[in-house]
Amino acid sequence: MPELPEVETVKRGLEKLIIGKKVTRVYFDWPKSFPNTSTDINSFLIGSGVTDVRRRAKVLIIDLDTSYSLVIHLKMTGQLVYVGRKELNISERFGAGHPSESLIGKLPDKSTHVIFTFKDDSNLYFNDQRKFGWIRLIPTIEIPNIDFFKKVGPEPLADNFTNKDFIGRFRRRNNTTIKAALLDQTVIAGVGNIYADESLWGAKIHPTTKVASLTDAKLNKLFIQLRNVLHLSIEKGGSTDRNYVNAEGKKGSYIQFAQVFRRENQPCYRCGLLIIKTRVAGRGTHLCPKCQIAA
DNA sequence: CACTTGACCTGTCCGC
DNA sequence: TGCGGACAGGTCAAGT
Repeated sequence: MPELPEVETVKRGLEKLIIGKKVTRVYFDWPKSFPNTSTDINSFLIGSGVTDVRRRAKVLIIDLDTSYSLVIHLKMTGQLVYVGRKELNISERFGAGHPSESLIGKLPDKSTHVIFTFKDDSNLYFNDQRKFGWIRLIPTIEIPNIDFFKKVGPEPLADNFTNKDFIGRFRRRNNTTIKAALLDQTVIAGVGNIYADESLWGAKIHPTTKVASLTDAKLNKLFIQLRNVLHLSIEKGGSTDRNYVNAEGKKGSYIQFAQVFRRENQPCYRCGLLIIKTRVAGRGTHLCPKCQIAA
């Protein structure tokens, strides 16, 4: 579920909430959610302090003071929600579900598969309905050697990432469709289905267009639109279609600003024609059939 | 090789 | 209300 803006939002929340906390207990009930359990994870993690929270592509990294890091992928339905002791007291006094948009007071629930408890009795919950997500404990120095990190493309929002870099990376995928190339994490990092559709609408490019048939000027337009969409979504706290919540259990509001995503049968904001939903690169794909001309 | 499809899971929604 | 099937924001492995 979460793409770059959602993971970035979680990262920004967590760095305010858990840096400096010491782990006192670890719970997990689904080995695939916490796959490297051959060593005694519990005893190894107990006493570790959180020193930093980082993001690369759609992956979160929680650095510990033991030279190890927790590497976390939320995949489709993963959530990382922190509940402080004070908030827990509030929910105990006022009942579960307070405040109403928050998961505080409702956790753990049946989708909770890992819980980190800190010294102050606060908890970090890893919830994952579909169980595609995972957490791994690995030496911090080994992170760049993970296959995914060796292959993943550059961060599209990095200051030193230019339109020339962007165009050059897409030219390596000239034979495929622009939507498949956007979703390919080895081309650029962090783009998923929502922001692929949104940026293609912004650049007036049909998702099935072959990369080779796009001019540099058109790719440049896509570069600008993609960065705009990602920035706007981060500002709005990401997109909550169904599952996504931030580190405080709250939803993101980008979906209200979406131009095409989940807007099938509603009028295009540019031309008024109805947005349609099709299938491209194996994914549900939203587009305006008039603005986004097939090449 | 480059590219596409199925698998990993559970929950929800839609049609009968 | 029940049941089957399609589908859901990601990524790999396996297939063409």
